[in-house]
This record gives sequence, C-alpha cells and structure tokens, in this order.
Amino acid sequence: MKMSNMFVQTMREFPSDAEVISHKMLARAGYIKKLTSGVYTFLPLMWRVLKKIENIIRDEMDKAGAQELLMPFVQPKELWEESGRWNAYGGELMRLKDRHGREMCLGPTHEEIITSVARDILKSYKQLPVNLYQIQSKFRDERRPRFGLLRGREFIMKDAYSFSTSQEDLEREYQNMWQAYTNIFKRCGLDTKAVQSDSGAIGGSVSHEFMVITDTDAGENDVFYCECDYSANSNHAVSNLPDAVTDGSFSESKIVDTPNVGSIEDLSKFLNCPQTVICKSLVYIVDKAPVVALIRGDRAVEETKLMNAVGGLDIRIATSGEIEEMMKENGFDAVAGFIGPKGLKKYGEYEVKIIADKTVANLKNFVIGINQTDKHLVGANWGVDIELPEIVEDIRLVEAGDFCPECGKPLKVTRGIEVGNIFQLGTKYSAPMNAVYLDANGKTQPYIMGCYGIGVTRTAAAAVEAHHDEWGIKWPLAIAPYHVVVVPVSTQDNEQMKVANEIYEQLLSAGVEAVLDDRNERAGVKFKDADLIGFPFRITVGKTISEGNVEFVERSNGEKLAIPPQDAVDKVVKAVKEIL
RNA sequence: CGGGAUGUAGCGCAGCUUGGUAGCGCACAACGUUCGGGACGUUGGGGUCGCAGGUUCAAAUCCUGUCAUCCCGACCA
Repeated sequence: MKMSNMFVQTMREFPSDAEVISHKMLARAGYIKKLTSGVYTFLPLMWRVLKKIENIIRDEMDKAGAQELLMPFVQPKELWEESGRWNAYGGELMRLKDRHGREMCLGPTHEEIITSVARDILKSYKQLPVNLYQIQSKFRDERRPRFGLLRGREFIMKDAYSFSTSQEDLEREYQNMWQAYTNIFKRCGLDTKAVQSDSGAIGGSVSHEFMVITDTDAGENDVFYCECDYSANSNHAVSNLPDAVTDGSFSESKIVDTPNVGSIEDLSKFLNCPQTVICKSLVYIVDKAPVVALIRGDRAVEETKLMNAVGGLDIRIATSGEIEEMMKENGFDAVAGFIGPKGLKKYGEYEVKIIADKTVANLKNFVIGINQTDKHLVGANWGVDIELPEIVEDIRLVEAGDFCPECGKPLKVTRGIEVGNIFQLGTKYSAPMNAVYLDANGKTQPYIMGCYGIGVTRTAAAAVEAHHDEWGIKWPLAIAPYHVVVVPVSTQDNEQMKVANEIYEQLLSAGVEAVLDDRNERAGVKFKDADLIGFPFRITVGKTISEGNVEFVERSNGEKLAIPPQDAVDKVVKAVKEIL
C-alpha cells in the first residue's frame, strides 16, 4: 500500500470528546470515526486490525475443535420469551417492531438463537459434545456508552457456545476454552489475567473473566489478586478480614440521643467507639422490592453480591423519599442515617427482606439504628435486643489489604479491562427452552451448556491502552494494520526513491504487509504519522544511503540501527515469520 | 435514568455579555520558496451557526421548546 493512496486522515489534535487514550489515539490516527453515540465506523486501518484479531481467534478456536457459523443479528421476541429474558434483560436490549408490528430485538448475545438451532439438530448423545462460535456485530443499548471502542453500543464480539452431556464434559470444554483464550490473547500481544467473576445477566454458575491489567481509568473493573493464584473481580471477590474490635463494650443496652449524627463516621466520633462496632443499615431496591442490608460500619456493600443473595436482576440504593415512605408504612418516623432492621415489615405490596453480612453476625454490645431520628441503640446484642436476620451472607465489598481466602496473604487491587469471559451455563437455557437430546438409555436430557465471549473491538482498544507512548500507538506485530512503513526522506531524491521502492517491492514479495510513504511531505510529517499510526517497524531511506545504510527503527522499544537495506528487509521478514 | 456541561467548516476553537453582511488555527486545492521530527508566503474552496418556534426593521447572539453529544453515578464483551 502506498501512503498517498491510503484512506486515512491523521489529525494534529485529539478530538475533544475522547477521554481515554485508546479512543484519543484511534480517532486521531484515523482508525475510527464516530457516527453516533457508541457507534463507530471502522476505517481501513481499524478494519485490518480487527480482521487480524478475528483471524487469530478463528485459528485458535478451530484448533480447539470449535466450528464457526453465523447467526442472525435481528431476532424475534418469541425466543426471548422462551428463555424468560424478554422481560429480564432490561433496557440494554434494543427492541424494535417490523412493519407488521411483530416485536424483534437486535442481538446483544445469542444464547437463545444457538439453543434453538441446536435443539433441532442435536438429537442424540452421539452428536455431542459440540462447540459452535461466530464473530459478529452485537448491539447493546448501553445506559452510558463511553471510552470509544471500550464501551460501544455496537461492537464486534466472538461468541461461542458448547453443548455437552455431562458436567465433566462441560468442565473439560471450559478448560479447553480457557487455554484457547490464553493463547489468543498472548498472540495478540496482551497479558491477561483470568479472574473469578459474577455471572451476571448471562447466568450460570462458574465464570471467569480475562482481564487486561491497566492502571488507567480505562480499566472499569477492580480486580483483587494475590501472589498465590487467587484473583477475582470485585463483584465476586471474597476475603478474610484483619482482626478488628467487634465488642462495643457498652455496659448496658440503652437508647441514646445522637442528634444529627447520621453518618457512620460522625457516629463513631460522637460515641467514641470504633466504626467496627456499628451495624450499618442500608436500604436497597432490588427489582422494585425493598431490601435492608446490614453490614459492619467500616465496610461497604458489594451490590452485585447483595442482588444475587436475594435472586434479583436489578439493584439500586433507595431514595430518601422511598425510605421515608417505608418508615411511615411501618409506623416509624425516621430519616436515612437512623434506619434499623427491627420492625420493618412491608413496603407497598412487598415484604421487606433483611440480609445481614457475615461481618455483623459476631458483633457484641454494638451500635445500631432503631428507626428513630436522632437516636441509636448502643450495647445491642443479637437475640437479646434484635433478632439476627435469617439470611446471613457475604455481601461485603473486598478491600485491598484483606486476606486472601486461599492462602491468607494480603490481597492487592488493580484495574482491569475485561476482554473475554467464559461461563458454565449448565441447563439455564436448555431447560426452559426444552433443548434436549436422548441419552444412551433413550432418556430425554437437557444439554449442559457453556458460553465463551471475546470482545474483538474491545481487545483492539485494550491493546492500544497497553501499548502506546506519547507519540502514538505501538501495535504488537501480530495485530498491527501493517508490519512496516518504508519512508524515503525526500521524494525529490531519485536515489532515495529508487532504494525505497526496491525495499518496498522486496518486502511485498516476501509476504510482508508494507506501506511506502511516497507522499511529498517533509520528513517530520512522515515520522510523526508513522509513530501515531503505530507501524511496528520503520525503514527510513535518507542521506546515509550514500554510505549504503538505511535507518531501521523498532517502534516497540525505540531501537534505532544504521544497517544495509538487505539487513533491514531480513529483520522484518524474520519477525513476521515468527508471528505466523 | 438522575446530576453537570457543550452544540459555530473534516478537526480544535473564538464570536454571544452589549443583536447589525460569520472569523481564527490545523486539514483541503493551486503556485513559489523549503526538505531528517507536524516549514513559510500568496491565493482559493468549503458553513441551513444542532433543529423548531418566538421577539425584532434585523438573531450565531435574546426568549421558549426540542434534539444531540460529552463528563460524574448504577451494568457488561
């Protein structure tokens, strides 16, 4: 490809609407163009990168025994009603109607479709196991698209689905995919960490997320990890707590005045007791129903855990208005900050559920709200003053410094970009959708399923997050849009142009993806563009050609060599061979 | 969906307070001088000032509505 013909426009400035580095760089270097919020055109350079990632994925998935197919993007409501997700999925499901008024949706994921396809074909245990995958655009109407390709609404995803006859087979395939994913990301030049995670709206039990570790805001997940193998997303992480005072040492149980002391911090100071002896009561709304969560004063609730503890799909903290309404309905007159579990029965048509975190179960002589504004109960004890709730679960958000649940050493925290995940679904879809086969005994059985996703576009963006400097992108060779750019310093100089052309032709005939920057621009412009676009190698043909040398630059480490043209060509050819 | 901000050429912005013939830099086209880290000069093309209504002799500017985009919170590849 000659640079003068390339459909690309680099910009001197970053677009003002970009926040994270991958978005800024990809937009400025001419890889992407936004059409509307969360929806981008992938320009030729971007498309080359995406195709490279896709092909690495295809290669590894095929090697792992999976088969590629392609399912429809537009899907009928009926299938989603079978699985129960037409109602459960929420606002991210982009719903639409056709001209006859039939309700459809744009595919955010394809469990329903693949299950309906499989159940018509996979009738016998002899046909199993099977793993099917596709690479396709998905649409999720994100509440808040942001960060360019990291969280678009329309994005490219590889999604795979496995069908097995037993849990053992599923676990084998899960490990198989784990290995394939490890290979894929490694080949893409990304260091990933597989962390335990919550299984969210997709459902199922066991799941892991593949995270690209980053210290920037682009990493939207908090990952807790240990020097042993343990690592988990914050929505799933568990920990052992450091020792703390859990006995409030209040000599008697009594109600005390705590005027305007609503926050835990203030309460701790006012009563001159540690936060660890206060039982905090938080009111949440889970799928419209009220849930009161009790947790030790110094700790925070992990909302996903709480939501799972009550089997919900959506969670938010209650508004102060809702809290006041709930108080009135139960005969109290208290505001947030003085709430307690005792005496809370109902709110509207729902019963109030009370969930205690494990941290509060062993509190003694503690402090707790009693639904009276400006008052708290001190010296409280479970079973004496207040009954311990029936449901005691771990709903606590882990903090760095807590101890690893597996080896006991302190946990560390970092940020991660989730580029892939693997789920053990079990019969979550096959059972309700009656997707069954006949086993060796002629008995009907639902498939044991797994699903495995990779965000292709997100992987590309994560690669930029992981590989860049102040001048631009530093693509790993395997996913770079081109391997090398050949830059004649002066297009006026016949000798330089001749050698540059020879190098270029030689690279092309060796199967290298090369670009010749034949534009009549000053050298500085070409160098800046080369750095910004992120060619892994640059061969500059300048004055030193009179001494028989070109300049060979490796973008990844900045190494510069003055070597003969043939050596430069050989180095690129060798590097390219290594990634194939 | 709540809270905050912004919409003027492909990109980055000024102009708006105090209404009066739409500007600057980059990019684009032409010519000339330059030519190893985003050169300079001259000339030129490109705009329903987000959209709709209103006030006014006159609206980018004032008023009302509306749409879009971005940032901060809850979800996920």
